[in-house]
Amino acid sequence: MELYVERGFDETTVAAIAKRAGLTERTFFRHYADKREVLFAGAALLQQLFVTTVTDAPPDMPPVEAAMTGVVAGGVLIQERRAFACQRYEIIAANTELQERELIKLASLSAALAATLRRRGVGEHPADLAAEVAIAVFKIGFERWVADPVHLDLPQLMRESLDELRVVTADTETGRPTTVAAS
Amino acid sequence: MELYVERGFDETTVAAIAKRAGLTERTFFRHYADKREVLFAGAALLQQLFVTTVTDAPPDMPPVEAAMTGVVAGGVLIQERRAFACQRYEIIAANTELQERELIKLASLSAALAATLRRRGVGEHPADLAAEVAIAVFKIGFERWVADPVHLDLPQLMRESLDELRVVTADTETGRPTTVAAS
DNA sequence: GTCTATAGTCCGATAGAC
DNA sequence: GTCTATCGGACTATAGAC
Repeated sequence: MELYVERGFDETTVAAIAKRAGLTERTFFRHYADKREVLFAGAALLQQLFVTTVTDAPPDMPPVEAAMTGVVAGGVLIQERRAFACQRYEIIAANTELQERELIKLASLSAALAATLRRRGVGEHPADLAAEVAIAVFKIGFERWVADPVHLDLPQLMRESLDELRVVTADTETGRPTTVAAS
Repeated sequence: MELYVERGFDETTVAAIAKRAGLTERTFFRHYADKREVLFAGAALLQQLFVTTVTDAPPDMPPVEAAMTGVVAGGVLIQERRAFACQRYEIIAANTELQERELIKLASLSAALAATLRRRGVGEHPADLAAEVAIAVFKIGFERWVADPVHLDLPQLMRESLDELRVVTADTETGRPTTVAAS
């Protein structure tokens, strides 16, 4: 990360990374599948946190709420490492390849979330949709948190984003709220 | 695409593509930034369709509805090319790098959708959220359409997915529907 | 740890379209 | 005369095979 900040991602060769770490190029690739992966080493931990948190949520909690407990727990974790999270975000924001990797990691988190919901007895389609909504809220909440100079509360920003999403989504042509009557 | 189907994406070299097209490697890279981009040449057209459709939607239509007109129009276009769409989907599904590119194209579509909504007078946050919801529905609807052997109607699957998303999202702990009272 | 294939860039040159 | 498409070759870094 030091080198990525100093010179930028593209201008940093794996040889340079290996040299600074006191290793050989080959050893780098033994630890990380590719040059981008270094920045996503924490993703597995985050996914684990999502899964255990959602698994432990009250059994009668509705899908989206349950999924939210997971991403909010993730928000707490990230908030504790604000400096790291922001620096990492800036590196990624400056490079398209890194954004691609970030997006597929989020998709992977979404899939893990959906699988966890299904294990709670949620149907396949609602599970997919709830996971998708939760990840969207996670992403948008995070972006607002990073962008805001007045260090706001990340978990709270995520919950607010969900509330706003509910309003926008429920807002149909006639203006009436969505009913929950359908199965 | 012929070569990607025949040998798979990884096993296809740019040299082989260029040879079959009767060109040189160098010329290939002049048309496409990288090897993956060949499969995403239609993305610009789709984005254009999204934008014009949403722009032309009735001015008083709520954000999510307006965004939906765009993705539904996209669905109609894709449905007309089912054979191509399915073949392309299979190639992408078999390769992680291609999935990464697919995801960033979807993110780009989402951003274009949000920008179009903002031009309609929608606030920044609702625009982002509505675009995110619409793209999620686009993606999930498409996945269901491809997976289903009984050729269903893609635009209809997208609308159904939105309906389901509304139900799942509105389904709070107490079971009461979301109100639209909040600003 | 060594060796190698291949993606992708940079330089420059050429030739047809309008 | 400018614009755009082609090509050639040399070059570097990533990443995989062994």
